[in-house]
Amino acid sequence: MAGTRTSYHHGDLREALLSACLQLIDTEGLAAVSLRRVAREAGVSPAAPYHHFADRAALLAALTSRGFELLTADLTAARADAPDPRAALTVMGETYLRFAQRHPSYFRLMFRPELTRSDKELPHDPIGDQAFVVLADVVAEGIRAGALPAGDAETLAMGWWSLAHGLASLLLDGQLAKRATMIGTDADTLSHRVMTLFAAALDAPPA
Amino acid sequence: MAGTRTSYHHGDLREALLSACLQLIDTEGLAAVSLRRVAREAGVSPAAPYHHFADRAALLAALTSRGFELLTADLTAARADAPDPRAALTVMGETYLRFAQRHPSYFRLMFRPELTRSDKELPHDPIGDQAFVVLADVVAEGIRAGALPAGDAETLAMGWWSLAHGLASLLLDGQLAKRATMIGTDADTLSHRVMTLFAAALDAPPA
DNA sequence: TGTACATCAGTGAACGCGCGTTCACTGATGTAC
DNA sequence: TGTACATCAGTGAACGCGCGTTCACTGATGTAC
Repeated sequence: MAGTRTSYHHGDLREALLSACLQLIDTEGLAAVSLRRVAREAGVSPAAPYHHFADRAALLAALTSRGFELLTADLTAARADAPDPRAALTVMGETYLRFAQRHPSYFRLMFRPELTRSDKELPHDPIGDQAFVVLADVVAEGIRAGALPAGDAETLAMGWWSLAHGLASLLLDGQLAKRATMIGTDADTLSHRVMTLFAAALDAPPA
Repeated sequence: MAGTRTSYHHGDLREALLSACLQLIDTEGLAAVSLRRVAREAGVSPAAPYHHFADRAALLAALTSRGFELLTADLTAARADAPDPRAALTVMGETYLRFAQRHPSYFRLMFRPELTRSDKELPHDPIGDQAFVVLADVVAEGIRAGALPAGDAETLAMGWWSLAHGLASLLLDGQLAKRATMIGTDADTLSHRVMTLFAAALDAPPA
């Protein structure tokens, strides 16, 4: 990143800053993210970012929003590809995990609201809700079709989200890999097994 | 905390530092934790902590270990109180959530290994495993007793951990309360419903 | 097409700050005799 | 019981550092006529 620019104006510094920030989180962790450092990575002076972001928190907030957009898009696509609501549940779970795995920097950011809060920004936008809505719709549809146990759709949706979120969190913390290694398999296989097992249990609800 | 000491020697500075650190996480978040700040809260000079901890990471590592011990103790007690493995699963889930709720500082710390790593410390101790072992034992017992679906006990245990961990994480992020409010209930009720629903599903496994 | 000017998006130096850690030190405590 | 001494657990000043943010500035770009 640094040093590749020749002209005085950058061209698309805002974008460059966002991507430098993401890469920094990936390689050195959230703790390494400072506005100065991000600017340095983007090959720009420490004051330059202030033409694009009110402050440090605003940059992180922008990334958070984008992360939720990406996740929502992934989930929507996964849902569209699944033949029925039952299958959609599993596929969306795998999608959630894949998102965490491919974009750990986004994932870590998205669920740490304290990093994103700024005195200069409005309270948080509701963009994160859209991802949940996709899931809740599938569940409601599945219940209507009789493919999922009747009852509170919100509860089932929240549970499925929690399961996927727990797996994703433990995956990023290395706990999933640790467990998997102990039983002679890998994290991907183990998480797949977990979701299959739980989905099967939900498929055959008690009377 | 600050200014209450009269004698030159503190008495139990190590303990005081640990508890000041916990309180600081609770009130101002992990980002506010610095060795200097913790020392200040404990009413002691910036260099004093170095007689008790090799560095900042060592202090956090000590808290992490203690957190896992507390959690393991809670889970063990919950298990002992439950009449059978089936009930134990639910109760242990609730215990996990309650732990996150009562000790958010511990919880946040325990699952952020990067904060704990130090150049001056040995690689991480396996104390975190004990909590999982308690859970895995219950699951294995349940399967043996026919109260849980036969199959891979590790998979079921990992799934149940993920569910509880996801709920706990989303609880601390405020997402659980947000969802609960939208459907006119509260986070506690919603999480209870989720665990009951999933436990019921697992109780009546498909043939 | 050329020119004057406004605006945009950078620079680089500077501010005050809190940080982790080290150091030489000293007051308090415990122990051997 | 008293004393000499070693050890322990603090102090406080100092180091070098990177941080967020502000400021006056300037080079580049776009627009009106």
